[in-house]
Amino acid sequence: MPVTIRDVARASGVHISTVSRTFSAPHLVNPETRVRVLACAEDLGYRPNRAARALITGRTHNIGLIIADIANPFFPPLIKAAESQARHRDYHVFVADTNEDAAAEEELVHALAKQVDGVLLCSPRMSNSLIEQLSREVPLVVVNRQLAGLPCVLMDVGQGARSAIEHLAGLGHREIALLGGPRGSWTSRELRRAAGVAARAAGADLTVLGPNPPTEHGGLAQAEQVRRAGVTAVLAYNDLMAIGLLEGLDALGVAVPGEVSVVGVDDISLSRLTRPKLTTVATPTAAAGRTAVDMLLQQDTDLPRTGRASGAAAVAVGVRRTTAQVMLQTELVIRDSTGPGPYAGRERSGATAAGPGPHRRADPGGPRVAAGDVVAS
Amino acid sequence: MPVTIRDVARASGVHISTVSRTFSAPHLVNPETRVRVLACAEDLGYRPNRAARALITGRTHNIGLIIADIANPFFPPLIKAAESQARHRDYHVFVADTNEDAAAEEELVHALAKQVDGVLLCSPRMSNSLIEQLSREVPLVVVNRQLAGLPCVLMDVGQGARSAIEHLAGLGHREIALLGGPRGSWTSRELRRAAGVAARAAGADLTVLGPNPPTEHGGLAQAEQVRRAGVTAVLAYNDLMAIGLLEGLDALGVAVPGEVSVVGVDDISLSRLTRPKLTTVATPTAAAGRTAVDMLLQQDTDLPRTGRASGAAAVAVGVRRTTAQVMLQTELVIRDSTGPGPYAGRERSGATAAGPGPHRRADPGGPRVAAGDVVAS
DNA sequence: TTGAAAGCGCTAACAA
DNA sequence: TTGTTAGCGCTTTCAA
Repeated sequence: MPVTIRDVARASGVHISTVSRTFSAPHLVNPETRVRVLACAEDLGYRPNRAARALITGRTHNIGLIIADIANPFFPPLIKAAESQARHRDYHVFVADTNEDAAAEEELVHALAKQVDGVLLCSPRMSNSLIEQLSREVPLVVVNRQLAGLPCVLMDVGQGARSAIEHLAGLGHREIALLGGPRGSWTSRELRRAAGVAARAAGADLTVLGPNPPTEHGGLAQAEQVRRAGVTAVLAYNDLMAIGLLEGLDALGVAVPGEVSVVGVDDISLSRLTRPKLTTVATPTAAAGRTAVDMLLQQDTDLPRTGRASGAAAVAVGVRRTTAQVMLQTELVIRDSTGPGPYAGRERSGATAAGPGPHRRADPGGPRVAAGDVVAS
Repeated sequence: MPVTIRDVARASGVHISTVSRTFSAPHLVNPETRVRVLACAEDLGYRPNRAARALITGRTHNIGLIIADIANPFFPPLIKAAESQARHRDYHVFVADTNEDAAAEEELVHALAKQVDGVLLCSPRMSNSLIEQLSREVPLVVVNRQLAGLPCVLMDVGQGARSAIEHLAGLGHREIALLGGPRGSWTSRELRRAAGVAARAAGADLTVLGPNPPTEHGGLAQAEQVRRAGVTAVLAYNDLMAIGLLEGLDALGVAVPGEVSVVGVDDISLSRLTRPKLTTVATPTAAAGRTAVDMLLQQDTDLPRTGRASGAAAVAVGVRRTTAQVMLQTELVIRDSTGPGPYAGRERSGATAAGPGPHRRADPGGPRVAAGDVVAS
């Protein structure tokens, strides 16, 4: 029933190889023949079978997207952008969810390897060494994790943490808590590192609470701890956790930002809808998805694959992989969940709230562009 | 570089067809040979190439998931459940986003047809006739749309609308608005129909506002209209729109539920986080994803495909397709966005707020099971 | 510019 | 129980 290249050949009175050329190397075919073949193909509704094509060319024109948790609102915009970008380049996208499980990640890379030209690993929980090993099986681009020798798309959460801490210190907070993310998260480590440095510079104390699951519940569960820690401000691993904390503090009768200020990370769309609206470090999720796909396909273009006509020669030359690492800017978006702390108005060292840095008073709904900087290649 | 069936055959000293059987018909192979082959395969890290296999068997072991808008929080739980269910059955999932565009839907079905064993069409915007036509190209299961002769997974939003209207009428509301969804949405029509009937039965007036885009902005934009319409209660097409309306009313200084009560549909996780918390008709999104995948794969099992060994005979017999339509229950979850209306406490006809029907006082976080009823086959 | 032929990795008749 | 063979739909040498 499905129409094959042979049907088109028969209908247009040429050999199948001519039909093949019409689609994959049109310039090698007589214009008149070409239009005739194209017309027949159109008529019959012919579409080349990509899988059959892949068998020879070694390119599937598919990519894989491995996601820690599709239901986490951080990811859908990334998935959407990646899928859109891929499709513009005539690639289809497999999406798989790992439930934050490292073993599932590994299995999925294996399972998809033969069906795709590359895989996007988003916020992986695997060890670096395992990721490196898997990258020998199939081209990989990693999002939210830095690995030497592998193409990575990173968001500058370090800068974000710095801005957040400076913002809080500028408001007069000296006792600040950091709600850590899940174990194995690069973002969480980075946040912790940068927040620690910034707190020291601002003369504030930083208490680290965690690790925590990167969910609303993770934040909710820490509300009690936050109160007991006696801090007046909290930077959470992500918005979901910050929102959970908002809930938890509300249940405990702790006023935000009256008694405690809260800052999230990500700027998921939800964060404009809570009461109070959440101050947060916006991460350019969609840009990350687009960029990661571009890097993967770029690599795919550079890197000849196992097709009959490729391989050996290029490998002998010593395939030069593109291993650029891109760091995308983040930006502090100040809303209503942060307010004056106990030291508000007093003199202190360090940057002031109005000082330099990528701050921004929340503007209701305007577009935001994130610039990408190559930090290594 | 990638290891093929031939490498395994060589390593284990058998013919490739024996290796093939070891994987696709193990009972036809001598147990000793089998373990040897399996050991070699394991050693070499062999995985059968599914695309090559599909060329012969006619089954790709892939399915397609076509989604109106991945970033709409209604869909991620559905995607997650569908992907998980598919993977349990050893299927991989292509995900594609159409941006609510009917033409993109059609193109995507064509594009994916050859690479998948079936497609899940989620909340399609295409016409019925086009969907029917496409279903001749590739097996389809449709979610949130009823089509004679096609397997469908529906959520009983009609019942949900009824419950919502009865709830509002029971609270003493007589002037109710319905915020309609996008054009071409089965759910929107169904909601409107059922809400109309229920309102009449309860002696209430129903004003329909719309169509609207199924987004927060769609609701926000209608806030002014809602106020002018002089209604005291609103049922919105979905939670996103309801939340937008909440925002809009807040900006206008209209108290919820003091002056206007608001009910959403879907129970996305966000709806527990707004202030006030949203009363809403919970739809079993994850169950819908799972069920739809099951129906698709069931159909795939019944329906022989274009492999060499299949086709003709079965087609001649007149392939009996599974066209069951499943209707999943919805449930009204009462939270804080609905309250007494101007006629509260007065006598009236119709069901009371405490009357029968699938109501539920919000219980904080307990699991909910949705039962599926076959309404046709 | 086109056709002939080989073969990508695999499965499924058929024979032994 | 295993090997032989043909061929799924397609691309790509090679020759004409």
